[in-house]
Amino acid sequence: MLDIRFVRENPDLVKENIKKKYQDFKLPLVDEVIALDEKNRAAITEASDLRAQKNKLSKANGPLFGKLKKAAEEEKAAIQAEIDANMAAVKANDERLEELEKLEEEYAAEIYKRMLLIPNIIDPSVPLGPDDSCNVEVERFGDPVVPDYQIPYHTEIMERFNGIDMDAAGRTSGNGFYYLMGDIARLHSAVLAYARDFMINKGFIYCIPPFMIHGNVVEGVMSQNDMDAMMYKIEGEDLYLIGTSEHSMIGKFIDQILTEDQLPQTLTSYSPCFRKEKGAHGIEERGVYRIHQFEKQEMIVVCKPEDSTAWYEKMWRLSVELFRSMEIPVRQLECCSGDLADLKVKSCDIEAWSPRQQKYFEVCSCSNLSDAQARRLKIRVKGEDGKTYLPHTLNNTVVAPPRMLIAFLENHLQADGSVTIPEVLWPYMGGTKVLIPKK
RNA sequence: GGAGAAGUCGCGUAGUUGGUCGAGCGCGCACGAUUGGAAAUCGUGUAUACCUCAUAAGGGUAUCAAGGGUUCGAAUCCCUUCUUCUCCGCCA
Repeated sequence: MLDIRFVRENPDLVKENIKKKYQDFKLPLVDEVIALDEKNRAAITEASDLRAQKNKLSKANGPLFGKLKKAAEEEKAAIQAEIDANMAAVKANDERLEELEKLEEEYAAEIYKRMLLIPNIIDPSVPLGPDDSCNVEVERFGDPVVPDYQIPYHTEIMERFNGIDMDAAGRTSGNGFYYLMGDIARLHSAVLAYARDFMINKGFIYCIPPFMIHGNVVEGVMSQNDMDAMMYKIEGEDLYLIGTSEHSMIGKFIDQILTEDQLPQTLTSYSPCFRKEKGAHGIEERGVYRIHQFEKQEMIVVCKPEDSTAWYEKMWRLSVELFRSMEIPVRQLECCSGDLADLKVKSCDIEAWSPRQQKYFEVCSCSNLSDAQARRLKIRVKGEDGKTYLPHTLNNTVVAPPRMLIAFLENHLQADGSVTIPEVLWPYMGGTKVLIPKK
C-alpha cells in the first residue's frame, strides 16, 4: 500500500517497480489511479465549496429565526422572506452536492481497490527474478550433515516415541490435524517455552494476544484473496481465528497514534495459528509440515522508518541464533522480487536443514513491510515536532512447531534411534537429555 | 444471557426546549516571561484526516463511540451497531 501522493509524483518509479516484480499486468493500474485521483480531488474541492456555502447560509438563518420571534408583526414578512431565500439557495445546490458525494465515494473505492494491488517499492538490494526459483541463498550457518544411517520420515520418527496420532486426529478433526503425545508433545512445548525466554532475554516483551479477531482487523492485515484462502470464520459472529499472531499483534495498533518514546515496539507473541491452506499448496497428507493448526512464537517490531533496515537484519539473525543454539543447521534465503508479497519491501526465509531430504526447508519468514501496513491500518506516530508520520512494521517467526520439530528430530536422531536434546532445552524438558524410542 | 446507566478534543468534565459549539473549564503537555537555578505564578499555544496551496501563511470540508435518518441547520431529536460501568444469572 503506497501513498497516493507518491504514486502521483513518481508514476515511472512505481511502474518500474511493478516490472521488477514481473507483474506487468498491473501497469495500467498506475495511470488509472492517477486519473481517478485527479477526478476525486476535483469532486472533493467542488463539494467542499458547496458545503461551505451551505454552512454559511444555514448559519445565517440562526440569528434570523431569533429576530423573527422578537420582530414586530409588520417586519416578520421581510425576515421570513430572507430565511426562505437562504433555504432555497441551499436547496438549489443539494442535487449537485448529492451527485458529488456519490462520486467521491465511488472514486475513493475505485482508488483503494487499485492501491491494494499496486505493490510496495522493493528495497534496492532485493535480487530480481520472476519466482521462488530465483531466491538467493545468502549464507549458511552450521554444516548440513548427512549421517551414514537412514533418516526416516518425520512422522515415523515421532511414532517410534508414541509421539503422534494422525489417525485419531483424522477421526476427530479430519485431515491436517494431529495429536502430539508424550515426549514429542513435551518437546513441542519445551521449544516454545525456550523460544519465549530466548526472546524475552533479547529484550522483547512477551504477549499473549487474542486468538480471534474482528473482520475489519482481518481486512486491515491481509488481502481479500489471502483471507478466503487462510481464515476460519466463527459462524454467526464477527470473529475469525487468527492465522498468525501477527494479525492480532499488528491489529493491536490499528487506528492508534503512538508517541515517539513508545518506539520501538519490540514484541514477541505466542499463539496457536489456524489456516485453511486452501489453494496453491494444500495440506500435506503425511505429516505435520503443512497443517490447519500449529503454534508459533512470533516477533513483531514497530519502529521509526530510519531504523527498519537495522531491525530487519537483527531480526532474521535472532532466528538463526535460536536455531543454532538448538544445533540445527540453517541458511538464509532471500526472496527475489517476484516472490515478494506486494506489501513487503524485503523478506527472507530462514530454512532448516533436512538430512532426510538433503535440502533446506522454510521454518522462519522475516519481513520488512516499511510503512505499507501502517498506512493501511492507520498506525501513526506523533513526532517531536508534533507532526505525525507512519512507522515501519516488521515481523519474523521465532519458532513454529510442529513443523520445526521435523528439523529438530531429523538433525538430532542418532544411529540407535534415540534423539538427543540440546543443552539449552534441558531445563524445559525436566532435565531429559536423550529421548529413548518406545519401539 | 437478563435489567439498568453511560460513551464529548491526552485525562477529568461543561454542554440535552436543535442555530455564532470543532466545542467552554480544570489538569496535563509545549513555548515564553519571572528566577542565580528551581518551585510557585503569569501569558500564549495545545486533535486528526483530506482539499486548496509554493512541502509557507492563509482558506475550506469532515469528525463530539461507529453507521444511518429527520432538518435550511444536530454533540444536542430518531433508528441500528459497538463499547464501558453497575446489578442479576451462568461458568473455566
